[in-house]
Amino acid sequence: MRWEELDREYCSLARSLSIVGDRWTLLVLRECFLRVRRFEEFEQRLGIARHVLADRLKKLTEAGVLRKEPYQERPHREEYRLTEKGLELYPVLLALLDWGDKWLAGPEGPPLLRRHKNCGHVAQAVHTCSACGEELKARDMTVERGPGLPPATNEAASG
Amino acid sequence: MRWEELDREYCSLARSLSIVGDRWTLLVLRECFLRVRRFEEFEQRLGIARHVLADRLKKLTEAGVLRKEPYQERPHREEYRLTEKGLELYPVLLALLDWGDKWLAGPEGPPLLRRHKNCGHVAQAVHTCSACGEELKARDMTVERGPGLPPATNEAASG
DNA sequence: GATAGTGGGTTCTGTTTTTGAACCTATGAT
DNA sequence: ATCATAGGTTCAAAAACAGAACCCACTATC
Repeated sequence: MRWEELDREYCSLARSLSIVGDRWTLLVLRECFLRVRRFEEFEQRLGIARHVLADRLKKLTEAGVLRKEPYQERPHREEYRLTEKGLELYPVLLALLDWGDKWLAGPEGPPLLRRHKNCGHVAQAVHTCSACGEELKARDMTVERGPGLPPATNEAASG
Repeated sequence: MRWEELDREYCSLARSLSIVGDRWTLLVLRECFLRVRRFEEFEQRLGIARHVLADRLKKLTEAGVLRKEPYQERPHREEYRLTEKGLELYPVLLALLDWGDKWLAGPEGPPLLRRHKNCGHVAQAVHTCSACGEELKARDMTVERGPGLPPATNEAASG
């Protein structure tokens, strides 16, 4: 399978990864969530090749995850901002951050902490069931055919 | 910045991505969560180059996300299984699955559904604050220095 | 009005990664 | 003796990436 065919799979994971699953995109999005919006600032903070950055920003914009917003005329300048679709990727980053904090930090602890403004506490994400509120564990889930799976297709995928 | 330097960054996102952030790893892990355990089966289901598959399984094993378990002698054979560390990546997949279901499915709906055995309902994950229980939104979070950040370091990262 | 600076790119060259196919090894089955 | 199976390794060609140089529209300065 080639990477460009991924978005045609009947699997939401494969489709999501066709947008955010390459080597740089989630780091670009990390900067977006930290309110970085301009080409030069992305480049300086990430140390990414300009050419790759231009490509990622273009693809994220085409995918509707970012939008370009003009912030001045003469000369015309635009900045990149998260759309609603982009903001909703936050749980993905949060899950990766919490996992890294727990499993990849040294004995001193995690390099950065996230504080929930609303309650004032340092917080991790708890992933609960939208129906019953219990914490979701991999081995408590089953997968079944959904409405978007054509009748003849094998169930290939999903966690 | 080169990819091999990623794991040395003072950012749990960068560190997590140094393990799961390349083109195939999360799809390999999808199969693991679906209880795929053998080389041939990974290859057939994913359509991945054998060579790349061998590399990813090796790296995931070295990272402690999978472990090799013998399942027969003469000839000696081993299968790959998720460790505790690997099982705890489930929220990452779940977040990507839910996002793909919501934003990338056609008008018919998502290709597959996940049912929570414990309550019997089709479910999405809700990401709540471990301290107050409220849903976590990107714009309600602040980032601050943690114990694992050396004193002289700039705060570079995290969502 | 020539020169330099800034933001946001594109082009070029060389190195790394990925793909797809072929090959290898130990064992067991016909 | 030959074939099949699980789990790989080796090779050539294609794609992606890194790093540096270049480009363009405009503004600010001498």
